[in-house]
Amino acid sequence: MSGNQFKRGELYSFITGLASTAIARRLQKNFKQHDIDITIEQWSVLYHLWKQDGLSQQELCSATFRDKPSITRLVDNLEKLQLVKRVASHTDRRINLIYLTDKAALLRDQTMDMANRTLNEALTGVTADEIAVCKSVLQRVYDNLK
Amino acid sequence: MSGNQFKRGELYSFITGLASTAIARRLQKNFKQHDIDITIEQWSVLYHLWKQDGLSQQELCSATFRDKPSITRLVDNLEKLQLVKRVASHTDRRINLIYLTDKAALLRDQTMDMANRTLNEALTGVTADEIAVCKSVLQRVYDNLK
DNA sequence: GACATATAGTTAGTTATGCAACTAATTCAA
DNA sequence: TTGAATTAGTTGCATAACTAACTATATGTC
Repeated sequence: MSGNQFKRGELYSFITGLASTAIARRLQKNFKQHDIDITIEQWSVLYHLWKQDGLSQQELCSATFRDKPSITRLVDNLEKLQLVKRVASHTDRRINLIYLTDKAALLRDQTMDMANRTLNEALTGVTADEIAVCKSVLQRVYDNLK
Repeated sequence: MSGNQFKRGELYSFITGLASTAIARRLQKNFKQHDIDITIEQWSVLYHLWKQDGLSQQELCSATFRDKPSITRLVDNLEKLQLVKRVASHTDRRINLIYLTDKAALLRDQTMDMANRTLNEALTGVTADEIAVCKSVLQRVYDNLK
């Protein structure tokens, strides 16, 4: 028998992912307290565009582990907030490339600092080794279900 | 400096909790394939009632890390599906005690097996020690943000 | 070139989430 | 014992999730 046969009492927290939702909720609160009116989900899209601008919606799907309709509407709402713009690709007109606006650039440093502080607060007392184990496990879980 | 200063590239997966959502999504699919028409969120409420029947809505909030309106509506929908019943407490009439129906009892073994199989599939190649580390980290993160 | 297939994105419908404001029942204190 | 504060639960509103069905563009094969 493999060593990871699950005990019932331990099952739930793995399925609902309390830690990540707790961190996300805290970060959302910090945003609100600083009068930053975007949702965590919107922020997660911006986060990937800050790493690389001009991604297609499909690439945002893969990056954020969301499905296509979710990205469609997140981009809709980010466009309403004038934080991104859809630009049709010249080489393939099916594709929308998503570009950040100047307004989005302003948000970056503010929210990145906040996210890092929130994360460090959440991870107080957790060692680098433990984080490495968690990351590795997350990745393998994801691959197992791919 | 504490050892867990976060590198930007690692930040995102912690905040969005991809592993748990991936597992939840897979379990939801398995439910659907077996013509079990409940959502993961509804199942997570049943899960706690299977451990202990007759919890109040407030106790379900704590157990599932959800807020009160979420539980109100999950219980609404579970009641429509005739899987639970609200019973006003005799000692404190503000309190609704939530009781499982016979129909819910039928679901238990089916879905528990499915959940355990899904979890074991997701955790293939992950050792018991690694799971223990993840659990411990999850718990500390939650406590840090309490 | 024409038709089948695949890919990018949108729309519709149901469920869930978070917040804020609300009602009703209970408790506590003057 | 009355009136303030607390607690349990509900309702309304905006956003987001998944599925399925849809349009439009591109690709590939005969």
